Amino acid sequence: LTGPPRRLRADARRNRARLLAEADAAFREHGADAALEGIARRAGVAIGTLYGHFPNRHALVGALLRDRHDTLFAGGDELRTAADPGQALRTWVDAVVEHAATYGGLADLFAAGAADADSELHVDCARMAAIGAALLERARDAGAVRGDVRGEDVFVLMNAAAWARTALSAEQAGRLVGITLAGMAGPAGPGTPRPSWSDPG
Amino acid sequence: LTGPPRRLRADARRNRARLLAEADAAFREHGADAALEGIARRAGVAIGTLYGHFPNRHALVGALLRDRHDTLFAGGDELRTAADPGQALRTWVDAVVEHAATYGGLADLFAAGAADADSELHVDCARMAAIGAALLERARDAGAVRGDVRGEDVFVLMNAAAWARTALSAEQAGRLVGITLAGMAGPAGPGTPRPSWSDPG
DNA sequence: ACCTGAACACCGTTCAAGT
DNA sequence: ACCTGAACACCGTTCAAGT
Repeated sequence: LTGPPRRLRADARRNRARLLAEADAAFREHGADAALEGIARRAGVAIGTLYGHFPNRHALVGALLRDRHDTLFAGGDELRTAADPGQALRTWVDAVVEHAATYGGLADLFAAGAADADSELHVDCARMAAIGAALLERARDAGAVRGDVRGEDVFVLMNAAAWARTALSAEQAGRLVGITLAGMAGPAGPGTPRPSWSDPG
Repeated sequence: LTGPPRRLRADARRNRARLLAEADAAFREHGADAALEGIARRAGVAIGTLYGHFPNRHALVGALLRDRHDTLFAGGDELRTAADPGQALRTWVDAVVEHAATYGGLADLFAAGAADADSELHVDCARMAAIGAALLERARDAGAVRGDVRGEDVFVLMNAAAWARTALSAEQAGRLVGITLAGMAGPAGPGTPRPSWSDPG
């Protein structure tokens, strides 16, 4: 459903492979918002050929991540039987953040993909969130996480840390993950009173 | 240094005000990456006039935020003498996140401004970080925060939560802040072993 | 001293015409 | 069945010419 058509003409098959290779290189160098025009040019095809294979950026990124996501999700499923549920959750979040660092700006695409059911990245985002929720539940049952922590909290943390990793630095993102997971384990912090001098909207 | 020139010709003064008003409206509606061309058009001036007043997007955003930042930072300074240092830190982080929600995409501009010393937003980012660091130190002295939490951690949290607020949702960003601040208060969480199936880079 | 708007470079996307 | 590339709309940025 999401992979390449079963049988392609020889030239189409070759063009598709070249486009993916050039897109991967461009996304690694310039982030996931690299110019599609340049990708097509470097792949030696016209821009229309790129659109013929991938109707939009999400589809192109999705095709590139498919294999990586397969192994990522397989690893996530294995973690569901790990000895230490708390550590398993930590390992999962770290792996997703590390994965998201493949291309700069992936956090924005994941956020968009999670919100838009028609996005080619939507199923990937849903799976990412589901694995996080499952590992969270297990950690909660083991007493390694507070009862009021929701599955969405893990998804938000993964995405926010992924954003921080490219926007700020890898080390800082890792510290955010560590501190936040510690917060999921311990007691709740201070409340949220509105300051008189803040004027949103 | 950063404000408008002392005396402007009458028409220039009027154009500047119109540009700021239209930019504010556009940034609120379409985010901080709204098209500058459309802003100039709606302000009734040529695009060159916009560039004459503001050499780039950072300068325009910076001029719009100047007043807000003055009150934001004044409030932050007041918090340094608040009764409950832990609550003061929480109030500060919430205020910054709420402030960053003024325009979508401000987190990216803040991250860029913090990294680039030549950015018109750099001093604002530095001040934001400094206040956070000061409030953190005070909270630490009061025993409300662990000793190994750094000032940068607060800055990363503010920015990451600001990103999550526009990219995902306000409530989810608020929960991230609450959980992470709880993590700064309690003991450290689980460590960070690399999974065998993750392959970054 | 300030404004105008054409000019240039760049990008996303579509689609009629080719092979 | 697939590819081409011109075409259109759009945007950021500069700068010579105006007032």
